[in-house]
Amino acid sequence: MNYWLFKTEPGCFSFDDLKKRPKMTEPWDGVRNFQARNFLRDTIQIGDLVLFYHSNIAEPAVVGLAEIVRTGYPDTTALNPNSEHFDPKASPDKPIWYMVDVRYREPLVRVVTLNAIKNNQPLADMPLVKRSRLSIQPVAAEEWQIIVTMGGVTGQ
DNA sequence: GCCAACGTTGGC
DNA sequence: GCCAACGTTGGC
Repeated sequence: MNYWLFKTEPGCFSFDDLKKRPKMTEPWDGVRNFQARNFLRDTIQIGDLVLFYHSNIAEPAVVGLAEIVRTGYPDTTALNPNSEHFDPKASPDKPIWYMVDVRYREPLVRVVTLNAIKNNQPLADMPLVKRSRLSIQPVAAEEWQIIVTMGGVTGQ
């Protein structure tokens, strides 16, 4: 079982939006970065747990927990000319881009801000701190434990 | 809204 | 296959 951090701009898709889904499951689409794609296509497994992170706002933060309910499959938005994520190089034979399905789990009691993460020495090596642009990142088990504890939940 | 970091593209 | 130009992300 692995842990991940997924970034999203809340103006585009927020943790509350995930909560509102009827079946509480949602395709995580639109990722257009090869390193993140490789995680989606090859590594992420059903049951893996996700830190849901809000970026590009005044106070970026981890706000809740989600879980993986379907492993990587072709991202249909890349094949749809009407989608803002359309990629003319993608085809059903060579989809290029992949997505996974996620399900809402629980909100943090207290959000864990990027600032708080930066100020916590054991978290200093997280890609979030070192390579902030990667939108799908692995999280070490120790890092997961520290962050959910800071957030006031068990993460179980 | 600015700009640094960095990933991608394309000419050579 | 190098690398300059360009586009995007995301913190501030």
